[in-house]
Amino acid sequence: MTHRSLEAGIQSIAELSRDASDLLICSTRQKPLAKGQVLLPEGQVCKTIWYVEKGYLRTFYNKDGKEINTRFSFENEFVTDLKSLRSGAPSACWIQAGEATVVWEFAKVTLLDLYRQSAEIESFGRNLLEQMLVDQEDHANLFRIHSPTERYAYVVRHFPQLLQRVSLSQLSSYLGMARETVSRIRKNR
Amino acid sequence: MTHRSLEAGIQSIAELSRDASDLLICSTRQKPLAKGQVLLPEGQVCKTIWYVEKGYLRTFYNKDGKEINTRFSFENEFVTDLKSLRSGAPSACWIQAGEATVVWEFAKVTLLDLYRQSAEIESFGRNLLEQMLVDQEDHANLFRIHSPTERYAYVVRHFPQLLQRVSLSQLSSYLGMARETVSRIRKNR
DNA sequence: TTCATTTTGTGATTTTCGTCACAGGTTGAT
DNA sequence: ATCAACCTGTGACGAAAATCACAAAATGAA
Repeated sequence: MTHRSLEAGIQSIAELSRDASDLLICSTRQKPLAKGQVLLPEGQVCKTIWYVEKGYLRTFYNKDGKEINTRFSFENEFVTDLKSLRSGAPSACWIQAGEATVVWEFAKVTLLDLYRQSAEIESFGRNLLEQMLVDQEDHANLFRIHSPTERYAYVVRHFPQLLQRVSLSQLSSYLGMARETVSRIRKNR
Repeated sequence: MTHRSLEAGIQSIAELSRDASDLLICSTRQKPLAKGQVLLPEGQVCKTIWYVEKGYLRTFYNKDGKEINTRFSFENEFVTDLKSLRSGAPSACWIQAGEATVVWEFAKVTLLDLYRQSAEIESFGRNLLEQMLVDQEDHANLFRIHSPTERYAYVVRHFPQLLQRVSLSQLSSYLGMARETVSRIRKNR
């Protein structure tokens, strides 16, 4: 078990000194997940940020018994339920492994400590949030600006791996349309 | 011209010492805006974060000649185009005063300096981003989880001032539907 | 006040997409 | 290899919302 992937992931967010990088890395634990294993169930308070080393995590909401996927987090991405993490309120979403997956866990309490200890790590936290916010805005704008057909085209162009690794049924709710509609859009290309 | 509103706005994001608060406040300039005045045009690189003291700012995208509003930032809110601010790429959106408005400007370069000078201010930056991200996710989930009628009800319940201060036509694109649809939904309540 | 401009309401029609139903494929476990 | 469970494609149909057209109402400027 090495830290190479994690280290690279951290450095891609902010360039840290060896000391700061070590501090961060020593505060995590690696965790293997079986496909389908739940990291955060709805109703539970989120206390963790996860880094995906291998596999992917799926974030979804339950609306009238139907699952609505809002995020797929692949290798080298960080993910959490920030609303719950920040406020301590019960999570409104689920986070679950979509494949056999390996994650690194960052506990909120530990991170807050590190922020106080190290300006570099606080800066890392800020940079991570900036990137998450930009990603989030991009995905939100998909819905606000683009039609279903354009949304599908956007994924084909910018996130082709989504089509490889996620089933069409799961993709459909991520794109805000019915499974059948994705199937028909896909045909007409 | 006092700093009272700005100070309160800053403290609502993170509790800062008098020194840190003064550092931040001294780095800003107040700017009055006429209704319709543009702060950031599409294509320009965003170099500023704005705090709204009075009035509101409207963020919108131009899609095939039609304006699509993605945000209304009222009193005591911070706003920017983070994607452009962060990357230095030209902005894809416009930011414009929706009423006669007073804002405080934070220049990116100055902020980056302050982050290096003061861990407290870096922490303020991180907290501001956290709040922006939570707000952003909430609005994104509006589209992913709720139908047009539910989206309208959500605004009535959670952001009633939007209905008071923004025209129905402007609201409609914010809610992702046609003007006529908002009008009909409003009637049936 | 008056008049032009903008905003809103409403009906008729069309389009898009969701829902339902079912057949054919694929996958994975035993 | 076999079978069950799941996934995808496709047609028929209906519901929801967009578009178009225009009237009524509100707003703002001179």
